[in-house]
Amino acid sequence: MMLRSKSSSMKPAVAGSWTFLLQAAIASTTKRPSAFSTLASYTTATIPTRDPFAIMNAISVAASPSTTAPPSMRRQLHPSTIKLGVCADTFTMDHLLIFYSRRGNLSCALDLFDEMLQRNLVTWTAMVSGMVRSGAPELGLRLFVSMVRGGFCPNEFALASVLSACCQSVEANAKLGLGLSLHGLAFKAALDGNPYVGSSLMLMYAKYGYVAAAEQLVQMHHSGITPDVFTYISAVKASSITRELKFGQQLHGLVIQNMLQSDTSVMNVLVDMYFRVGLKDIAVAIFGKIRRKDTISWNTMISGLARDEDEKVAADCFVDMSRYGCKPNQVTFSVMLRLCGAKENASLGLQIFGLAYLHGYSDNVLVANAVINMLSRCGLLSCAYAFFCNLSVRNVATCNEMIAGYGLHSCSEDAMRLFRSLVCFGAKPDEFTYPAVLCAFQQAHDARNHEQIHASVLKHGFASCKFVSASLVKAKAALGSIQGSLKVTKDAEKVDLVSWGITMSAFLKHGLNDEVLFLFNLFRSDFTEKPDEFILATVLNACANSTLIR
DNA sequence: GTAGGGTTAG
Repeated sequence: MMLRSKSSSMKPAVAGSWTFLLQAAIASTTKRPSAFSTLASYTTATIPTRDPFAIMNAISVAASPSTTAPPSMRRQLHPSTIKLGVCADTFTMDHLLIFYSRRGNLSCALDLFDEMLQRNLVTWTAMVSGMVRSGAPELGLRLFVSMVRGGFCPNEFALASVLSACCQSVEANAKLGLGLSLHGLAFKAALDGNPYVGSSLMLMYAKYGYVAAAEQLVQMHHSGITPDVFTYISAVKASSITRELKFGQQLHGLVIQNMLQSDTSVMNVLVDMYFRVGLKDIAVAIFGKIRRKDTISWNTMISGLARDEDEKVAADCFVDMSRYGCKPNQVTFSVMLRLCGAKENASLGLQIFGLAYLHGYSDNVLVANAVINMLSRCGLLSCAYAFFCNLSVRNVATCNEMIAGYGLHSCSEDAMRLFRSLVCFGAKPDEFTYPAVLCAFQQAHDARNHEQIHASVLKHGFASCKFVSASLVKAKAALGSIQGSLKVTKDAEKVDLVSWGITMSAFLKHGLNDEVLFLFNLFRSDFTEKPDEFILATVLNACANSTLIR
């Protein structure tokens, strides 16, 4: 299969200098000539003005998501603001802060935040949302707590931002308490019925696995608040997370009734929902009805097809995307590369990698991680490692991919070496690190390394994370240690049907049939619930293996 | 007067 790129000039045009901003300012500030005059004075650098409104306007223009201000100009905004002596003005400083936070410049935003003599509710809210957007939800949550402790009463803006942080935070996800406290705060401030806060609460509960999401939307209907597109998107996403297909279909009906089929984002989330529940044909039909397909529409479609590992159809879709004038982005390349890895199609994978490079994504961490995934799944481990070593940007996920690559090929020593170096260099492992490294020990009976990883899980507070505990149980089963597995489940503080099932099947996988039967008897004496189909099938398999059934 | 919620991606 050959893929050909049709676009010739992929590099973004770099705008000249201040003139670019000037043009943007003229276009967007026709009612505010002060911005124009300030910018004009910047360009000539002769008459510095002290008009904070004009400076604010200039920053606002630069911070606007539609503006791609040149880097030289961006670098000058902060010193210019300080030089003009307006750093004491909270309103202007807020604008500068929003400028940094929207661009994901965390260190500048944090520096400025520290410098500020006075902070208001907007300062704090902009910081919280900036942290979430830049992938630092834990920091956002901590800032929110400091804000409340500092005596600020959160409004709908702050609550919507912090709920988003709550949804994205791995630490917060382990505990529902924080989400409930936020709902309490919203209720106290009479903001739980606010459309923004309501949508965010709905998603938060859905991500915790509470079907109360549906009720929330019904309540919004009853209280006379008209749901907007965001509400629908959150509700469809919530029904997709909680696997409430009926509710999702009702929402689909409401989307048609309320003529929201013209909204691309609403349609995108519907396509995604139908793919996730396995109704591929409906998903494809809805995709066909999207009039203005954006990159997310195509990505949703490609990733839905990739989930079935339908490499040919997904690749066709990838080609169609460019043909219809929609440029692939880092998500598109990540999905395609991972699909090539899953299908062990190194030839197609390398072509996609070449295209990603041409499109300017060679330094993108999401794409780089997917390249490591593709190379290692295709068995090109040494290539993957060479690529990993030469990367200029890395994150924890990059290391996880390389460790997972070693794990997949049972290179336990290499996986362990990388895991140790990750910890030694001060990086914090995350919930994906442990399953990746433990995968290498499915066959290796190395108790000493097991203990080290287990200790790290406990130290970093991942004992209750279900993927981590499941992979630990599997590793304990590889050692044949029943007591070890039971301890892991106990440490996870969630001894449910699922964890019993995982434990029994892990022992079955290693042919430890007597252990499966021992665990089943223990389950019957300790647990009041009836065994589910998965447990029964596991036990029956163990019986069959032990020739207890003839 | 500024800030905010969503969809694709591990």
